[in-house]
Amino acid sequence: MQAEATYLKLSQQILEQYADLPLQRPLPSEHELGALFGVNRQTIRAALEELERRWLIRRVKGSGTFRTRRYEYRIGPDIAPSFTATVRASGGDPRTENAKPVTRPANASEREILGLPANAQVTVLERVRFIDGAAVSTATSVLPSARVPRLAAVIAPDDSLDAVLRRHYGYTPVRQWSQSRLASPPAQIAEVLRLRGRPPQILLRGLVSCSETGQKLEYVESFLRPDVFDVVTEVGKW
Amino acid sequence: MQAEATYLKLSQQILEQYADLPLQRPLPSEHELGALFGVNRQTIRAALEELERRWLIRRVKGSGTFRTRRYEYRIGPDIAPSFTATVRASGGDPRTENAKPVTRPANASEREILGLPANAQVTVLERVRFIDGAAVSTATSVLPSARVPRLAAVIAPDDSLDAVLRRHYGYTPVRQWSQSRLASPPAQIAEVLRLRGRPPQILLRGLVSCSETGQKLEYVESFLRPDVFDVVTEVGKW
DNA sequence: CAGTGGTCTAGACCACGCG
DNA sequence: GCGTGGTCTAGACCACTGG
Repeated sequence: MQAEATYLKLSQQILEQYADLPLQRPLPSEHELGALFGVNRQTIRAALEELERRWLIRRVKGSGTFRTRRYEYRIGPDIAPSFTATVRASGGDPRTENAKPVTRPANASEREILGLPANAQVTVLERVRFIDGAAVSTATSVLPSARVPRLAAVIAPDDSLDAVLRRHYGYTPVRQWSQSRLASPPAQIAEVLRLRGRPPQILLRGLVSCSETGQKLEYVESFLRPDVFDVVTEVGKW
Repeated sequence: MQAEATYLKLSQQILEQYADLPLQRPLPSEHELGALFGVNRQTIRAALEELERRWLIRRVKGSGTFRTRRYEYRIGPDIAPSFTATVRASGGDPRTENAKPVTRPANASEREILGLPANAQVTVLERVRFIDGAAVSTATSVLPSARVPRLAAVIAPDDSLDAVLRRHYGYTPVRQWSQSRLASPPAQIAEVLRLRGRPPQILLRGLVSCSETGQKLEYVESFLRPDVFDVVTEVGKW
C-alpha cells in the first residue's frame, strides 16, 4: 500500500489552516504556499485543485484563491424554490438578467412537452443569475407564444418571469413537475458561467402550468453551478 | 480575449478521434498521445483530466485510459430503483457484497428518523456494489433491531436486503421518501470506491417502511459514483 | 518485467484583476 | 505595473496492472 500523496496531505493542512479565513480574504498565493510548505508550485496547485473539486475553495485568475459557501436549494413536491429569497436570506446579493425574448416555431420536443399543435410558435427567454456579481446559473424558458402575447415588450431585463406571468397576464403559475440530474453544459452556457472546460453542472428541468386552468405555461431548463448550490431533490411523502 | 487553451482543443480532438473505440480497448498511452499530438505529456494529461471530469473516460493506473458509459438511474414517486435489474438490462455484470451486520445502540438522529425510543438498538448493514468488478456505490442501511431479529445470521454476503425482508421476515417494504444531493464522501468510503481524494459523489438518502403497517423498517444512505450513474430525480405529477 | 497512469520538480511565459 | 492564477515544457521517479 502506498502512502498518501503529498498533495492530498497538503490539501488537508491548507483546509485546516485557513478554515476561519473570511470569505472575502484571499488565501496566500500559490507561490507563497509553495514556499511555506517547501514544495513546488505544481504540488500546491494539485492540493488546491482537490479542494476546488470539493467546492471548498474557488480560484479567480488575477485575484486569488477564496473560501466558498454553498446555498442549500431544496426541491420537492411542496417546495417552490425562490432563488432571490434563498440567496438574500443567506446574506448574498442576487441579481437576474433577462435577455430579450425570441419568438420562433416550436420544435418537436417542445410541442410534445407543452402539448402544442404542429405550427405553434414559442417565445424563448434566456436568463442568467448572479450572486455578488458572479454568474451562478442560467435558465432557458420556453413559453407558448399564444399564452404570453408581446412578452418581449412587457418584460424588463431585471423582471421576474413569475411576477410578470402573475401581474401582467393574470396567471397563477404552479410547478407541475421538476427533474434534476448532472450534465455537461453546452459550450455557450459554460462560457456564460465562466467555467474552465465543460465540467458537469446541475441540470434542472421543469414544467410550469396555470393553477386554475391546468394550461401548460412554461418549460424551463436551468444549469446551476454545483460549487454554489447544494441542490437537494426530495421525492415522496414528508 | 484569449484563444482556447491547447489542452481543451486536444480534449475535443481526442474525444472525436476515439469516439468509436470499444469500451474494453484502451486509448493510446499518455506518452504516445503526447508524441502523436506533439505536446508534453502534462498537456495530454490536462486534456484527459478534462474528459475525466466530464465522465467520458476513466483512467486506471497500470492498465490505461478507457471510454466510459453511464447507467441511467431514475428516482421518482412511482419508481422503485433496482440496481441489479438496471445494470443487467444494459449489459453490465452487477454484484453486491454485504458486510456482516453490526448491532449497536441507535444515535439521536437515527432514533429521530426511525421513530425509536431512547434505548433502542439498531442493526447496521454496509454494502458495496460492483459492476464488472469495479466498486461503484456504497450503501449503509440502519434497521431497528427489534424488527429484524438475528439479521446477521439470516443474510448472506450476496443476498439482497429487500429479498430478505420479504421472504424471511414477511414484510412488504416500500420507499417512503428519497432525497438526492451531492456531497464529499467520508475518507473511508472514498477508499472503498477507489477515488483519488474525496471528489463529491451522489448521496442518496431514503426511508423504507412496511406497506401494510406503515412501520419504519430501514434508513439508507448511499453514495453513487457520478461517472457511473446518471441519476435522474423526478418530483411532481407525471 | 514492461508499460501504464500518478506524482513531483524546476522553470517559463501568459492573461487577467486590481490599484 | 504588479501579483494573481492558468498553461505549457522537460525531465524524473514511482506504484500498480498485466502478461
